[in-house]
This record gives sequence, C-alpha cells and structure tokens, in this order.
Amino acid sequence: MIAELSERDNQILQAVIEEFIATAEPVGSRNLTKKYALGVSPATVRNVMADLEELGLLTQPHTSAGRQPTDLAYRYYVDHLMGSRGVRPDERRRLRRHLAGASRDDVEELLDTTCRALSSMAHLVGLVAAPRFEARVFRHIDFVLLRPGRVLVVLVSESGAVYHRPVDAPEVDDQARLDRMGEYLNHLLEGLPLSAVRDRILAEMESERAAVDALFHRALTLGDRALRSADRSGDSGVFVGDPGPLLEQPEFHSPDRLKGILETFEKKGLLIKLLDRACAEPGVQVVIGRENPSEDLQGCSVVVSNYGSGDRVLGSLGVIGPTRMPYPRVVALVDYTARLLGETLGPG
Amino acid sequence: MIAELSERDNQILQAVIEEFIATAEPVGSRNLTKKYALGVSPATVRNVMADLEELGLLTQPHTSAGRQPTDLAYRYYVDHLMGSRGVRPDERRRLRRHLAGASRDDVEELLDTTCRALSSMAHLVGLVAAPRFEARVFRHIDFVLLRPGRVLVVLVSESGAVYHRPVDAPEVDDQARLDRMGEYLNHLLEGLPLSAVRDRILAEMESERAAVDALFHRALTLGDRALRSADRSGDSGVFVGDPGPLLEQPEFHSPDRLKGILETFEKKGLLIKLLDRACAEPGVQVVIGRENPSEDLQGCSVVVSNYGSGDRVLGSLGVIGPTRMPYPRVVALVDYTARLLGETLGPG
DNA sequence: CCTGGCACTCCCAAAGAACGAGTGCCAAAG
DNA sequence: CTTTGGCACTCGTTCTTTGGGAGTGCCAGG
Repeated sequence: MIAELSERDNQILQAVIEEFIATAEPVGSRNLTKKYALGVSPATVRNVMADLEELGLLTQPHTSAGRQPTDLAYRYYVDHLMGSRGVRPDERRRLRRHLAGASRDDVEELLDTTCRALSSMAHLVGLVAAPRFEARVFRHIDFVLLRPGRVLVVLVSESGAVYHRPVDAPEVDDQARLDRMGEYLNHLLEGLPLSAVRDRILAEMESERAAVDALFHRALTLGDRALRSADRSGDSGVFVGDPGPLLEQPEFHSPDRLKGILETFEKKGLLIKLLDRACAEPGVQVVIGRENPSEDLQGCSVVVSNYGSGDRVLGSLGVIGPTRMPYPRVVALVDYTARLLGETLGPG
Repeated sequence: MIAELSERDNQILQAVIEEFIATAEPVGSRNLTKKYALGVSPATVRNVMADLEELGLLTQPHTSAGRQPTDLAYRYYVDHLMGSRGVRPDERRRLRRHLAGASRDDVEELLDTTCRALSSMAHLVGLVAAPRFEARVFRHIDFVLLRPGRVLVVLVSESGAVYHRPVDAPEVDDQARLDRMGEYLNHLLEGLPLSAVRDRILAEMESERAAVDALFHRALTLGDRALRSADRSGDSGVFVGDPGPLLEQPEFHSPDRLKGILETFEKKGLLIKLLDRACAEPGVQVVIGRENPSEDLQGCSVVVSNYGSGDRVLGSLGVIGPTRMPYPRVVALVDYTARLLGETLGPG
C-alpha cells in the first residue's frame, strides 16, 4: 500500500486526518487548501480524495459532505505518516509532579496515581495493569488462621505488593503450626521469582515425599493451593481512569455508545486482554477501532505499552479514547510514562 | 406541613409523584384523573395542584406544561406518603443468588459482589463502604522488611480483611528481629477490637518504659505508626457500581450533568462522607437532591443504610441515582441488602 | 495532468403553521 | 363554599417549507 501512494497523496491524507482529529468534522477540499499549504487547487484535492476513498482510506458520511478517515487510514497514519515526537519538557514536568506524590513502596498507590496522571495528561481514560504476578519476586509468605479449616494466605513481593487469598485447609486449626509452616516456606522460597515458586514447591514435594514430615508437606500443599488460585486473581490489578474526558468528545454524546464503553470498563477481563497485547511486543502498540476485540469499543483506539525495568517486562499501561485522538502526543506520552514507571519500580 | 395537607391533597400529590417517577414527564391534570381513580375532575385537580405549587411542592417547567415534584415533595413523599414495602420474594432470591458467588472469607470480593448486586437490582449505581477500620477485630500483624529502614506492615482482621502499609523504620534491617516483634505484638493484641489496639499499644509503651527492652519498644512504636497511617487509609474501601444504568435515565442525557457525576464517583472522599451519614443513624437514610453536599449531585438522591451484626455498626452501603427513583422499591432493597451483608459478615 | 467553472446533492438552520397538552379563570351547579 | 364544565390562552413540539452553504463530480480548457 505504501508504494501506491505518491508523496502528494500522503501529504493530503495526513492533512485530512489531522484536520479531522482537530475538528471532528468531515473535511472538505476547499477548507483543506485554505488551512494547509498544499500547493494545489481544491479540485485536485478532490481528485486525490476520491482516489483515497476508493482505497478505503476515507469515507463521506453522505454525498456532498467532506471526507473523514477510516480505521485503515488511522492505521496507515500511525504506521507511516505521523513520525514520532518526544514529550514536551513542561509535560514531562507535569507528569513527574503528578507521580511525585506516590510512595515507591506502595505499589497500588503508585499505579493508581500513574493511572490518574495518564488520564489527566492525555485527556483520555488511563489504563494501568499491575505487574504480572509471575514477574514478581518472592519476599514473604504468611498464613493466618481465619477459622478451623480456613486459612488466609498473605504473599508479599519484593516490591511490596501484597496478595491475599483465603484457602481451604481441612484439619488445620492451630496458628502456631501455621507460623512454623510459614517460616519453613519463607526459607525455602527466599528471593525466588514467583514464576519459579510453584515449580520449587512441586520439586520439594517430590523430594520430601520420603521424609514424611506432615507439617512441611502440608505447608507445601497449602502454598501450592494458594498460588494456584492467585494465578487467576487477575480481576483486580487493573486501574481505570476517570471516564469524564470522553464526555467532551462529540463521538460519545450518544448514550448507547457511552453505555457500551462504560460497561466494558467494568469488565476488567477484557481490559486485561487488551493490555496484555502490549506485554508481548516491545514499544508502544496502537489498536485502532475495529481492530479491537469488543463490539463496544468500535470507534475507540487503545494506545498501550509495557513497562518494566531492564529487560524484565512487569506489566502494561496505556490509554483508551476515540479513534480520533492526537496519536503523536498520546503515543509519546504513553511511552514516556511507561519508562518512568519502569524506572520507579525498577530498583526496588 | 403535614397538617396543612388534606387527605385529598396527599392523594393527588402522591399520584403526581408516582406518575412522574414512572414517566419522567411533567404530569397534567387530565392525564392524572384518567390513570388514577381520584374521584374528582381535572379542574379540581388543577386547583389542588396550584395550591401544592404555592407550597413549593410542585413546579411547572414552563407555563402550560404539567407539574413535577420538587425536592421538597420527594422529601415529603419519602417521609409521609410512600409507606414501606418489603422486598419481593423473587427479588430476594435474585439478590441471594448474586451474593452466593462470593466467599465469606474474602471481604473485598464480598463487598464488590454486593455492590454489583445492588447496581444490578436497583438499576442504579451501587455504593458500598468497607467496614470501618476501628470496627474490626485484630487477628494478626506481620512485619516484612522491604529494604533497610522500610517495613511493610500487614494487618489482618478477624473477618479476613487485609490492610497493608509501608512505614519508615530507621535502623531496622533484619527480618528475624521483625519476626520477633510481630510475634510479641500478636500475643499482646490478640482478639482486641482495632479501636482499642492503639490504646493498648500506648498503655504498654508506658508500662514498658522502665523495662528497657529495645526490641519490644520498637515493635510498639512501629505498630503505633502503622495504625496511625492506616486510620487515614479510607480512600480505598469504597466500591462504586457500574454507572451504566444512569445513562438510560433521560435526566442524564446531558454530557455536562453526567460529567459532574462521574467525577464525583472518582472522588472517593465525598462518597465516604455521604455513606458515613448512614453510620450515624439506624435504618435507611434518604438524601434528596439539594440536600446533597455536592454541586454535582443536584438532581440525584442517595439511599443509604449502615450494616453490621448485632448492634455493632460495621460500614454502610446504598445506591445513588436520579431524584426521580422508585423510592419504595429502592429503600426496601437497600434495607434488605444491608441486613443480608450484616448477617454474612456477622458470625465471622 | 492540473485547474476553474458549473450543475447538482444534501445537510442544516430558520421560519412558519398546525397541533395538542395543559393551564387559569369564571360562571353555574351541587 | 366547593366542585365542575367550558372556554380562551399559552407554549412547547412537530412538521413542512425554504434558503443558504458546503461540498462533490464532471467537464472543458490551459
């Protein structure tokens, strides 16, 4: 497709897209020549536009209206036209100031703050996925007896994140025993990445089988069970920003539209799926309109990036908004925020 | 005011309110006589309506439109007219089924589920405030060394709720010492209500002053510091339902209106303030329109109740929606849900 | 191949007309 | 004195009409 477009086509396409992003109104040929120094007449622009429409890059909402970009055009724009810009110094400062309030040791607070910062800076809805469970490093485990047969497992990662989950533990009714079990596991698992913890437990169970220490065996079983259920505890761990800014965009004035999106925000599962895409590949990913998995997100784009320290991918963050969003600014912002969060979490 | 209204006035006022709640349209005299067996002619209804308008109970959006209730009228309706009805058996079943999915031991999950249930059943936005910190009973404390000088304090309540907070602890750099400190505190505080924990700690510090055991002293200090900061951790602990149902109400079709409300939902502080009203008095509280503290909540009513077990007030829950909401149904629902949640949390 | 001109299309906003729901008031009936 | 039916009037809503404007497509000339 790139080959098919001449320099002038590109120029006009870019102008149409950027004008539409700015105004939210279909763009006419006459108007375009006035605002952009294209060096050609409206008639020529019309011809080019007609070509671009044939290629599926532009549409007119009705005959004799201006043109507006299709999802395909946005894709092309993001991939080939917009280039990349940095984050303006004053924006950097604003972002840093936003994040300065959060403690480095309270991961939840930090992520929440980051999410709010993203929302406010992009004027879109921020999304932040907490570091993936397995990407973290074991620090401490603790068993608390809730009532006979029911134990709360509290797991702390190196960066200070806390997971907790009640699990069934028949025949356990003594906190002292639980304390010893915890002690044992703490020594066993010290410093292990959580991704390796379960394997370690299983391996230990294997070797421990001969030595019939019931206590240790039970500790291992309990640890295993807790981790198994912690794996699927992805429901939490997604932060979604204030949807307010969306309301200012004309594309969300229809209640139905809005309803769908707000409902999507509640279903955290889908958001996680969206954010997970970013974990797979490095750099900022842009998902545009129909490329989205959900019906309700038609007309929305998602800009995401993973974050981490060094080459360890921890989690991902991004924003969601109308397809008609200022991609260069947003992409730069997401990229920068991801780096910043990675750095903040890194050394811990 | 009650004395000033005759039986017929009451009847007509009630009819107007209920009709308006049902249709969201200003109610005309002719229409009213057709749908409700008032036994009087439209002209009479008009006269009564004019009186009610003079009393500030009804307004017309413009001359020659029907009447609609003012906030004052809703207040009067809630206090004197609507009576109280129970929750229909099928609704009870639905609610129970909703809540059945949540584990009794995972308080957060339980509250979240309750919030969703409220939203879905009332077709409004559910609100649930987690049990107040002080209302809980101490079960377990744990200190985890994050890095030298920085300690994560994990606190578990009897009902399985987990609080955690990083605190500064200069000169602490040894997990083993922290373990012993935790052990000491666990014994000291076992079974105490959290409201009494700090006093206990302070008392102990006093008596311990002579016996200069540095370890215990430091444990007490650390516990004190953690509790002090946990007190203000009320930011979290509020669950807000899906705002989707609001979009179906015509009063929220205006983006500005909606924006204000969504922003209010993000500011958890205000919601806590609203919910706290319920803690003060028993039974269901209704806050109508302008009675609300926030500008943005004009046109909204909040129905809240506290929940707890026995006479111990734990927290509060409720719903928020347009002033034009079916109060009898909603009040009954909130009441019943609060009882249910109280029972569920009670025995644990 | 670009350009200016021209006819045509279609949306949109304003203006007017018809409609209907509702009110207020009044005089007559109960 | 209260209730009621009648009647004139108000005012929002809806429908239609009309004109303007923005934009297009096409064509013929440079």
